[in-house]
Amino acid sequence: MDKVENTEVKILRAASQIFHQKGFNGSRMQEIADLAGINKALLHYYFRNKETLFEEVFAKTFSQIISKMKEIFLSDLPLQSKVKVFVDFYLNFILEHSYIIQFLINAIREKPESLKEIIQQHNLTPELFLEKIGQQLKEEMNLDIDPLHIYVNIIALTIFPVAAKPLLQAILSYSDEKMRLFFEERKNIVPTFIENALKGYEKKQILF
Amino acid sequence: MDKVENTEVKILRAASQIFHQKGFNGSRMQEIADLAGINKALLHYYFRNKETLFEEVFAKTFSQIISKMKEIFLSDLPLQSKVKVFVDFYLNFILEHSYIIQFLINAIREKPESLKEIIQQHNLTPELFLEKIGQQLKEEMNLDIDPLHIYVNIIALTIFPVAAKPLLQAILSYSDEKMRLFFEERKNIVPTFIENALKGYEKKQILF
DNA sequence: GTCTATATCGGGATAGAC
DNA sequence: GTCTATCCCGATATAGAC
Repeated sequence: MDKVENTEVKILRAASQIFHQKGFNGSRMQEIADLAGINKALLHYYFRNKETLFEEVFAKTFSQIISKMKEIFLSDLPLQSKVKVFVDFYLNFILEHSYIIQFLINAIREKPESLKEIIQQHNLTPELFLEKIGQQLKEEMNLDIDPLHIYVNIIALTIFPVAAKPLLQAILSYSDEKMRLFFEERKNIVPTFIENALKGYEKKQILF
Repeated sequence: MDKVENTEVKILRAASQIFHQKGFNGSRMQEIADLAGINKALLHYYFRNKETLFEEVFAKTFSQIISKMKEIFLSDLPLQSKVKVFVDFYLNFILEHSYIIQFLINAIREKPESLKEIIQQHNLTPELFLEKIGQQLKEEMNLDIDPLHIYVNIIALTIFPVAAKPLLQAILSYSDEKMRLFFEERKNIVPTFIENALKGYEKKQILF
C-alpha cells in the first residue's frame, strides 16, 4: 500500500518535471519512466495514457500556483504588504520552478477543451479576490477603481519577466549572475512601482 | 523566378501560421504543406529540414516584433506618447497575431542554442534603447532612475495579459466580447498606470 | 505491481520520375 | 521545381510472463 503510493508519487513528480520543461508534445513517456526509475509499461498501468497523466500534472500544478495566490490575497494584510509578499514569494517560487508559468500558459493553449474544465472544477470564484482587493483599495487608499486591472498589473509585473527570462537574457546578453541580480532588484522595484501608481490615482482621484 | 518567390513565400507564410499556433513539436510538416497548397517533399526542397524552416520563421517573427519596438522607442516622441503608442500598437498587433508572443518565449526555451545566435546576429544593442529612455526620464521628468526596469515594466503590463489571455479567460469565465472590452480598456489603463507610477518617483525622488 | 517484448502507427526525410 | 511512393525511426500503447 505504501509502495503503491510511492510509485504513483514518483511518477507524478517525474512527469511534472518533464512536462513543465518540455510541454506535452516535447515530452517522452520513456523519459518520464527513466526519471521515475521505472519502465514505460508501468506508466500506463497507473495512468491510462499520456493525456491522462498530463491532465493530472496540470491540475496539480495549477492548484499549486493558485492556492498560494488565494492565501495571500484573501489574507488580512494591508494591500501594500500583500503586494510585497506576493512579489517576494512568486519571484522566488517561479525562479526555482522556472518553467511552471510557461507550462500553464501553453497547456491551456494546447488543450483548451479538457483544461478549461479542470479550471472550472477548481471553483476559483475570482469575484472573491476582486471584491477583497476592491474593498482594500477603497478603505486603505480611498480609491474607487476597478480592481481587476490592478490585480492583473500586479501579476504581470511580477510574472512576465520570469516567463520571458530566457528571451530577455538572450537580448541583454546577461550572465546568469546578472539575471539573478536583476530579479533580486525587482523584489523592491515592483512593489514601489505599484505603490507609486496607486498613490497617483489617490492624488488625482481619476476614475477608470 | 517569380513563381519560385511565390512558393517560398507561401511556405513561409503557412509555416509561420502553424508554428506560431503549435510550436515546433506540435507542428506537422504535412499540415504546413497542406496549408501552403503543396506537398511535403517540396518543403524539404526549399528548406533542408524542419529545424531550418523553424529557424527561418523564428528569425522573421523576432525581427517583426522587435523592429517596431525599435522604431517606437528610438523615435523623438515624448516618453508618455511613446508609451501610449507602444501599448496601442502592440495590443492590436498581438491580439491579431495572438500566438506570437508565446511562440517567441517558447521557441527560445525549446531550442536555446540555435536561437540565441539568431538573436545576437540581429544586433539589437539594447543599450541604445535604454540610453534613450534613460535620457528622456531625466530630461522630461527629472528622474534619475534605472531605465531597464521601467522598460521591462512597460512591456510586461502590455504583453503579459495577452500572452495569458486564454488562461485569464478561463479563470474569469469571460465571453470573447468581454475579453475584447477588457483589452480595449487596457489601452488607457496601462499608460495611466505607468504615468502615475513615474510621477510618484518624481515627487519622492527616491532612487532605485 | 512490475517487467520484457512487441504491435502499430505517425511523421520526417529521401529517391526518383516527370 | 514539383510530384508520388517509400523508407525508417521513434514513440505510444498493449500483451502476457512473472
